[in-house]
Parts: sequence; structure tokens; C-alpha cells
Amino acid sequence: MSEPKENVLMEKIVSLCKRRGFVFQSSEIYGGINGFWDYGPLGAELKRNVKETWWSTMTRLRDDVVGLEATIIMAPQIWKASGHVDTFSDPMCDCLLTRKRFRADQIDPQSGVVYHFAGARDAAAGKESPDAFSVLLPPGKPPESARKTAAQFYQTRGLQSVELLGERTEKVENTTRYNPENGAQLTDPRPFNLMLQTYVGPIQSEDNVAYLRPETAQAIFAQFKNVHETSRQKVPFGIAQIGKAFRNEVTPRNFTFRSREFEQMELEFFIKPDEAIEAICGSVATVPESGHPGEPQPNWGWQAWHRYWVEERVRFYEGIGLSRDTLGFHHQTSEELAHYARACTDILFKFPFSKKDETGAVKGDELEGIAARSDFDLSQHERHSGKSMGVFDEELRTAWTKLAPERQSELSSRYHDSRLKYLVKSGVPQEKAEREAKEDAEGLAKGQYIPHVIEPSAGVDRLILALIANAYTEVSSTDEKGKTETRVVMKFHPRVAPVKVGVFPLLKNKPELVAKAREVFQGLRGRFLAFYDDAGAIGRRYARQDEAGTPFCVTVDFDTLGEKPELLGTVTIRHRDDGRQERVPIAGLADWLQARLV
RNA sequence: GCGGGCGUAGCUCAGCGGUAGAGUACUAGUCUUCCAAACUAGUUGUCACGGGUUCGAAUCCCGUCGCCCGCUCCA
Repeated sequence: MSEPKENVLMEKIVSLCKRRGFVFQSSEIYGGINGFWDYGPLGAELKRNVKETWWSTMTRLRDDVVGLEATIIMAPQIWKASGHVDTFSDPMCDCLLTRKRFRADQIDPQSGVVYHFAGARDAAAGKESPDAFSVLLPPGKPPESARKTAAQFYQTRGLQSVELLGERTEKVENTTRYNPENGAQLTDPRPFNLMLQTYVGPIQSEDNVAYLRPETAQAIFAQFKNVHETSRQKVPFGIAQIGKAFRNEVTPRNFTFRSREFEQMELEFFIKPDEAIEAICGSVATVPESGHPGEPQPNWGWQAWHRYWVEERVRFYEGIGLSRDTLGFHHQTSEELAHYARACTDILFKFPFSKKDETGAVKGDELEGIAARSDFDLSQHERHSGKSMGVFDEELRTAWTKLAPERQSELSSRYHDSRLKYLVKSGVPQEKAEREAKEDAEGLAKGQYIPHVIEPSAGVDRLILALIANAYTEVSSTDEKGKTETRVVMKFHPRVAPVKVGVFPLLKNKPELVAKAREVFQGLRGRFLAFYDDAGAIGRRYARQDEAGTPFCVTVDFDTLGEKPELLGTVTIRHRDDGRQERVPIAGLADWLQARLV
């Protein structure tokens, strides 16, 4: 409404996605289901390419990250330990007057006099509202203001000149049932559980409740010990996973951006606590203000690793066609951060629906969050499962014995304090917390600690939408007759483009061109996703491939067959983004393409 | 979930009480030597779904579902 132009762009993108088979509404023939989307032929290829690029960048091309593929349904205790059972089910209530929504547990208790009304009447119009309504009147305010608020309420119910009925008053203390801003009554608190539930086993009882995972990360923490022991990795190292996650969102919105079923690509990168780094290396590396800190170093603490992963992730996005100027960054403030998190940097993409800030600049919406989560997650699972999540670090133990006694006690006491802070915040009784923190500090001296974690967590479907929005380009051209035509070119990076190459005979009614084109197509299809097309004029076929985002089109013409002898056995390659053409021998075609698709 | 807008062919839309149309796309054919050419023929709809009012509903009313915008939330 306020940004009609951008909505139009978004609508065009949604329309193209359906028309060309990138994204369909789930269950469309039954009217659809809110918050669920399917990928059509082109979308499925695009998504697969993106996930494969991520997987190979994160695991296969690195020495220090291994993969995991865990189940969607896990022991419900995992979600208790992670905090999701508690924080994902907020009781919410709405102001009956303004419709504003509140978290029931965040309303400040108030005291005063409550004015109850049984209903209201509009004698002139002959209408009556039987709905009861109450207003809280803080001390010192005139009763008239309560009646005024009530009158406003009944006006929203369709009465014009309001005559209030059945007024009575009541003194209340510390109530949270009224809107702190205007005193209007709130609806009863209703639970908003964002986790999708099911039952494991045939009996649908409370004992059998299980959750569809709301994030993939927890499986990595839960399997940390197994992966650590079997992969021969030593801290620092990471575990990567791609998989579905589910959230019963209140409002799915913005096409696929906020869906109820979505896919994540998450890395949990485990690092040594800073105290261990200091013991081993003497000090923790200082981190440059901006830019990539370079290859990982042994003296990196959490800040260096955090910056490293932010920059690595930006490189990834640049590598699949999202230039830095299409991205945005949000550094969470200390108020925004979860209590256990030390830092979180969000990588944003400037979507067509992204809002402008006060200065008119588009900030963007989140593609990925890179969080420094301390040792919170593994500690939680250690406490809830009773299984140790600590690792033994030979290097640390050796280094510790060589430290001066005052250095030992300084590091030991810092580690003790941060463990104590965590334990107390997690609700462990003070006495027990002090005992456990002391044990943890003694463990550090013997080379034991719970690893800290840096978590780059990306949403696949959001990234697909970003790539589609980024690729969407309109090209207008006017022909001799003065008719202006707008064509869509999807400028995907060749690495992620669904179809890599289109193969056409210049003309369909010349069997020798068709035969040769089929032959070229057969030669390419095993190595690249290739698409053969001979329907319609050549320009039309180019346009069709432009809309699919195919970066290269190969055309077999009469020169291929030797009309000009020097061009025998060559084809025309036409570039999507500028229509440029070049001549390439068929023999070198696959290699030519290969070089441009990585 | 609440408030507002919307839902007609694959897509963009017209029709707004008398029983459904245009452009485009798609299919086949003719033609065509490089950027959505032309011609011919053809396919497509429970007018989102369900109910009601009416002699008659795509059109008016109610409900449901979905999409878009705001509240909310965040991968």
C-alpha cells in the first residue's frame, strides 16, 4: 500500500515463479495451505545447486568441518534443554480496544479501580451490545475517563451514541489483565506455541508428544560427542547440517520468506574457550575492525572466529551472485541478544518487500545469523542429559603446567566466574552452582572444557528467494513498428542457475540441423543440466531460456555443418546477460562450459 | 490469531443479476539463416471452496480456505 511499486515487483516475481515452475503453492488444488510452498522443476534444481554449493564449501573443501544428517523428530527433552519448549510457547493476549498484542508474561502488574460494564445501548439507532467490557482506572484519574474508554469500545462494536449499562466498580491489585497504555480489558491469555507437535506411537497422549524440530542446530549439539569421537576432529572444528525445520508461525508472510516448513543450512563451529587459548598461546589475537581476518590461527578467540565466519559467509554469498551492495548487516545490540549469546551478526538481503528506515535506506531482511553462543548449548545438554559434553585437550593440559601460578589462578578464576554466571542464570541453586563452577575450573587446569560455539545459520528458502529477486531483470525493447516489449531475464550466477545450457538447431525444418543439435545435446547432458528446444523462432527460444535463467545457449547452424569450411564443427554460444555470441568448436564445448560454471 | 484489501483460462485481466470473454501462453502444421515474426487449425475454466437469496448468481449475502498489507515474529 505504502510502497506500491515494490509490491508490484514482488507480485511479478511470485507470478514468474509460478509461470516458469520455480515455486508453487503447496496443495494448490485443494486451495493451498498457508505457509507451505513447493519447488517446481526449475526451483528444485536451483535449490539443489545452492545446497550443494554450501555443502561443498562448508565440508568437502575444508579440513575442519564434517557433516551430519539427523532426524526431524527427536527426544522431546532436547527442546526442553534448548529452551524452545519454554520460549516458543508465549501466552499472548490482545487489547479489546486497540487490538494491540501483548505477551501476557511481560505486562507490568497494575493496581486501581476496575469499572465493569455489562453492555451498552444506542437508543437512537435501537441497537444494543450485550458484550461485557471492563476498564482499569489507575489511582487519581477521574471515573469519566473509564467511561470514555468503554464508550470507544462499544463504538468499535457499531454503536453510535453509547449509553453504558450495568456499571459497577471493583478494587484490584497487581492485575495483568488490562492494557497498561489505556486501561482497556485484554483477552484471556492464549498460548502461542510455535513448535509443531505430533505424537510418537499410536496413542495420542501428553506422554507421547513430540515436536518437529524448530531448528536443525540442536541435533548437532545432541550428537556432538558421537561426531567428535568418530571423526578424529579436534577443537576447533565444526559440524554442518542441511535439513528441514518447522515453525508454526503466527503469520507466514512475504511469499516463501517466512514459511512454516523451511530448510536450514547450519554450521556449529566448536572452539576453545578464550581462557584455554590464553593458556596455550599466551594471549588471544586481536581482531581487525572490519574485513576478513585471514586463515584461522591457533590464537584466535571467539571474536576472531566470529568475524572470520561472518566474512566467510559473505564470500559465499558473493560467490553465488549476491554482491555486497545487495546485502546488509545487523549487529545485534546487547538488548537484542539472547542472554547466553555474546554477539550475533545478521546478514541481510535487500528484498523488494524490505522496509526503508528513517533515512530512506533499505536495511534488508535476514538471510543468515552468525551467533557467538558461548558454551551455552552444550552445557544445557550436559545438565539435562547428565552426559558430559566436555572435551579433553592435550595441548591445554601441557601448556597449563608451564604457566606461572598467578597466571593459572587468574585464568582459572575467570573461567570459574563465567561458568558460575551461566549456572546461576540457568536456575541452578547458588550453592550447587558454586560447587560445579569450581569443578569446571579445576577441569580446565587438567585440559578439560566444554567447547564454545560459533553458529552460522542460514535459511535456504530465503536464500532462494533472494537469488530469484536478485536475478529478476526486465529488459524493454522497441521494434521497428514502435511496439515496446518487456522481457524478463533471470540473471542467476552460472553456479546456481537451474539449467546450465540450452541447445537449439537454428531451424526446425532442416533435418541435418536437428540431427546435429540432438547430437550436441546428447554430448552435454551427462555433464550439465542441458535443455533441448526446437519449437518456434530462435529468438523466442532464447527468450524462454532467459526467463529460466539459463546462462548459455548453443545454436547449431549451417556453418556447423560446413557452409563456411573454416567453421565446420563449431557452434554459436550466446550469452544470456548481454546477448553476446561467440564461436566454439563442439569438441571443446564441454570444457568451455565447465570453466564458466564453477 | 486480530484489522484492511483481494481471489474469473497456465499468466495478465475484462464482465458486476440473464448462464463466460480478450490478450498472452500452450499444441499441431506451413514458413523462417540468430534475439518473444507471420499465417492456419486446435486445447484450456465446477468464475477459490461450501451454503443462502432469486425463476435465474461469476455478479447480492454468510461461512471456509488462500494471497497481499499492518500488529507480531525471525532462518
